[in-house]
Amino acid sequence: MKKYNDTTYAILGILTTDCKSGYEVKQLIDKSLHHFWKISYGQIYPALKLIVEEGLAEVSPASSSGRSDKREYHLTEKGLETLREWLAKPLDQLPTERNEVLLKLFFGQYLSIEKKMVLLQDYERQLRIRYETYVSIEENIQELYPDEADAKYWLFTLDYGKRVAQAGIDWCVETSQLMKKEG
Amino acid sequence: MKKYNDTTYAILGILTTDCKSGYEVKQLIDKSLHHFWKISYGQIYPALKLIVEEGLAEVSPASSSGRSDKREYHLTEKGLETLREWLAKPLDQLPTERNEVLLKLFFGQYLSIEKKMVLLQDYERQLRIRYETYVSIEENIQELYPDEADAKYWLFTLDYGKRVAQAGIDWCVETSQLMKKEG
DNA sequence: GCCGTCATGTAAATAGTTACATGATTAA
DNA sequence: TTAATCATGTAACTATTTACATGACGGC
Repeated sequence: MKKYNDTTYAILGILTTDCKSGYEVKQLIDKSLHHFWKISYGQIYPALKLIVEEGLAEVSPASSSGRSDKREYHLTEKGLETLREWLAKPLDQLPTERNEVLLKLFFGQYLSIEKKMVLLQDYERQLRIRYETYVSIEENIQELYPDEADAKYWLFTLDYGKRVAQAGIDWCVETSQLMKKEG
Repeated sequence: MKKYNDTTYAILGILTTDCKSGYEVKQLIDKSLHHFWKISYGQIYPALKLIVEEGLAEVSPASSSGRSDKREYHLTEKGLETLREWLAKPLDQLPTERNEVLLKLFFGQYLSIEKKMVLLQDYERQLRIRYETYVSIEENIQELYPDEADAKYWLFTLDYGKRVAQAGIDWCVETSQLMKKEG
């Protein structure tokens, strides 16, 4: 079967939820997947065009109640099958996460101890904000969708995000202490 | 001061070490930065060209002892200053790590429990391999460069990689158990 | 009438990967 | 002499971001 890129599969997946338009796809990704996926309109609209061309979804003008220019995309059988096939395919290799902070620290020799501390403190602060964001999203999901079949999986991904963020925070704290001691 | 992309700064940083040619830059990144940075020759050679055009490095034909076609790049004062400025600049926002496994799990509803388990087990296995790789690199660095000023910072970044990998492994184990229990 | 949000889309620029072409040097 | 590794580079492709253009709808 034909292969598409992960961005296309992500959109295919979102179309299984209540989000049916390009705009709503973007909203959901920004709100609920932002800790491990992001997307721009420059990707979404061309991808939706391809999805229709390939017969993976059909577009219907907005339902009577909505606005006139909204386009709703509904997965076809072929679209759902394509999604399932991709889901079942094991990933071939772990991606490399590009981390600017680690890249800078790698060359830490060329930076004063004070500036290195600022770098780490700043990173820690941002990780803590991220952690709290995940906690909020978690609470929202538990409140808003206590029974939804999807909710369970959304919470699993948030748990991952929290654990990785916490590991980063711990590293910041301990690395700062080590650097302070050693000078 | 003029801005370059992170790939260019990464190369500038590598040129402060013993690695002075495009080939060696690639080697070092593959060997020692692979857990948080990667690069291809298609980026390296054009970037080196730019670096010379901008006066950040000067190229000298290989030293007498080497091969005739090897080009060695040496940072200029301006190059080192440019590197330092970038190092001192705090990152504006955390990047989003794209994670294909989480993306698939997010749509876990459309996948059988068995296939979800395979997905997690496979991810766990790869994270364990990654963890062991980091331990090996760590041992190598401690053996080969016990005194080098850079080594300390290289070990910090490896510690980060290990912690994040371990957090991922723990998540895989616990999420698998939860899924098994709940069906 | 105006502002904020909803909504779709494109063009240009930037970033990164992959595949290829070429040739030198070294060790078995 | 031949295979592996060292070494440089480009072209085409794919992916992603950013900036822009356009307009509908709802509430004040």
